[in-house]
Amino acid sequence: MSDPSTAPGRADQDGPPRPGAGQAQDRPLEGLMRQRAEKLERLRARGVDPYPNRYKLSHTIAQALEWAESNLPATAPEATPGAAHEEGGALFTLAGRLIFSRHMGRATFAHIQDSTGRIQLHLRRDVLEDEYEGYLKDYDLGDIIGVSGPLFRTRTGEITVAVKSIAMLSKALRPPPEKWHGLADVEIRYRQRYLDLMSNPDARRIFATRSKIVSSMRRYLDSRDFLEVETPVLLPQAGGAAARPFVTHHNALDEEMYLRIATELYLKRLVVGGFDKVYEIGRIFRNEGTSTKHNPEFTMLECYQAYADYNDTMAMVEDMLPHIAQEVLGTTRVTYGGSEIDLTPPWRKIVLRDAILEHSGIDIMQYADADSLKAAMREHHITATPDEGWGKLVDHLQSEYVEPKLMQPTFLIDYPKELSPLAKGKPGDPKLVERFEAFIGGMEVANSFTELNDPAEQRERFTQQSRLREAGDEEAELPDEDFLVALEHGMPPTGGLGIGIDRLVMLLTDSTSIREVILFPQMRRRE
RNA sequence: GGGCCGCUAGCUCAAUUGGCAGAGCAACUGACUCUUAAUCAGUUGGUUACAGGUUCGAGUCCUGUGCGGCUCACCA
Repeated sequence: MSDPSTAPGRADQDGPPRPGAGQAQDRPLEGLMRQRAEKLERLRARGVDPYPNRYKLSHTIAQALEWAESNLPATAPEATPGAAHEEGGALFTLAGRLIFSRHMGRATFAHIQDSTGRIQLHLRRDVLEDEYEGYLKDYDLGDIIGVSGPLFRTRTGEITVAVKSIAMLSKALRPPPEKWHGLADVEIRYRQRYLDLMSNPDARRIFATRSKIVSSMRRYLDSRDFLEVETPVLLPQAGGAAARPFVTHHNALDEEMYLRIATELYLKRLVVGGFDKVYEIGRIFRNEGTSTKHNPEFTMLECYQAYADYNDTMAMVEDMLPHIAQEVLGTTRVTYGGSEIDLTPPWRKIVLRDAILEHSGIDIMQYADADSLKAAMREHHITATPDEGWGKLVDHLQSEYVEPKLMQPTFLIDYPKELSPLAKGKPGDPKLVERFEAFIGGMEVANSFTELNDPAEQRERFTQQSRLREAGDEEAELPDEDFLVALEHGMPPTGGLGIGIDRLVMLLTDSTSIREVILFPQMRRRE
C-alpha cells in the first residue's frame, strides 16, 4: 500500500511488471541477471540448447588469423557489402567469448576472444535470417558462442568472419566487467581471478609467462639429466627451513600432521638413495604473514646435485636464470620496478661479512656473541629485538641494510653457521658455512649451499637448534632422526639449491606484488 | 599485529563548506548493411561496505566493525 502523503506514487506502480524491466524491490544486479535468465529461457523455448555438450572447431582464432594473413589480400579494394558472403571460400568454425558487439540495423560487427586471440565477426540479417534476430535479442556480452563462415577483410583491412551460422555454447548469467577499462578492483581481481583474466590482457600475459618460465626451467634441468621427483607435502614433522608450519590432523591415524616448509630433507634422502641429480618444483607452505613478497603458499624449485658444491650451484644459477629469461622474454635485460636489471653473467659476488660492513658499518666477525653484536648495533643506532640470537642479528642486518640495495644480480657468500644448520662448514673458518643467496631487484631469489653430509655434525647442529628453540626461537630446525639415519648410510658431497619461483616470475614480469603472479593469492575469508 | 589510505549503480569513476546522489560503459526501447571503446535519441538502474552517533540536514564529520591496498614488524 502506498501512502500518498509520503510516496507520490508512479504511473506504473500499480500496473503489471513490464517484461524485462526490474521490479521496484530488485537490486540492479538481480535485474540484469533476470534479463539474462529470461533470454536463456527464450533460447530453450525456441529449441536451442544454451549449454550444448560439444561444438566442433576447425581452428583456433590465432590459426584463422594466420591463415587469413597469408591467403587474403592485405586490403579489400573497396567497400563491397555482400561480396564476401557470396564468395563461399574455406569455412572456419571458431568459438570464444563475445566481448564486443556493434549492431547497425541489418548488420552487426562483433568480436569473440579465445585463449589465442580475438577476431571480428560480421553478422547479417539477410544471411542469418531468424538467427540474426535471435542474436540481437538473446545474446549478451560475456556469452560463449560459436560461429561458422568464410574469412574476409573489411575496408579497413581487419580479418573478419562472414558468419553463416551462429551457436550459443554457454549462456552467461552474470554481466562481464566493463569492456574498456576492464576490472580494476584489486580485491575482485584476486578473489575472482577469472574476471581479471577475461578482461585484463596484462593478467593473461603474466600467468602465461609464469607457465613458460616454469616449463623453461624444467627443460633446463631435464636437459642436464636432473630427475624430477615428488616428495610428500603432508609430514609428521616439518623441517628444512626456518619457518613455522601449518598444522593439520590425520583422522585415521589420529596424528598431528604438518604441511611441508621445504622439500630439502626428502630430496637429500633421494640423493642418499642414488639419485645423483634430483629436483622438485613444489608448493611450500609457511605459516607466516602476507606481504607484497610473501604468500603463505608459494612455489619453490629445489635441486640437488651429487659431487657438486656451492660454487657449482652458483655457476648454475647465473647460467640458468639468464637462459630462462632469454627463452621466455628473448632478452636477459629486464625492467623491474623502474630499474634496469641485467641478468647477463657473471654476477657480482660479495662475502656476506663485507656486504654488511659496507652497508651498515659493522663487522660481524668482530662480535662473537649476540650481546656484543647487539651493543655494536646500538652504537650504530640500529634497533634489535631482545630475543634475537647472533645469527638472527646478522640476518637482521643483512635483510635491512644489504638486501634492499641489491638491484643487480648479486651473490652474497659465506653465511654464519648458526643461520644454516643444514649447510657444510667452510674449511678453515669454523664460524662460516659454504652458502650463498642470490639477490635481484632487492629480493632474495635463490639460496644454496654445500650440503652437510657428516651425520655426527648434523646431529650436533640439530642439538644446537634445539637449544635455540628452547630459548624461544619457534623457527629453529627440529631434529629429524629419520633424516640422520639416511645420512648415516652415506650421502655423497652434494650441492643444493632453492629458487623462489614466484619471485622469479615477479622479476621477469615486472610485478612488484607476489599476488600479481599467484592465480589465487591467500585472502581472508569473506562472509 | 601496528600505522596510513580506500570501499558510491553490474563495471570504471564524479559529487565544492555538511545542503535534491551524478556521468560513461553495460542493460532496456528505437534509428542505422564496413563498424571497431561504433554513433544518435530515449529509458531503467542506489541499503553511498556494515552498525551506531552528532546535526534541521551526513556519501561527506565522530566512534566501532568488516574487507582490501600500501607500509612497518616477521619471513623467503
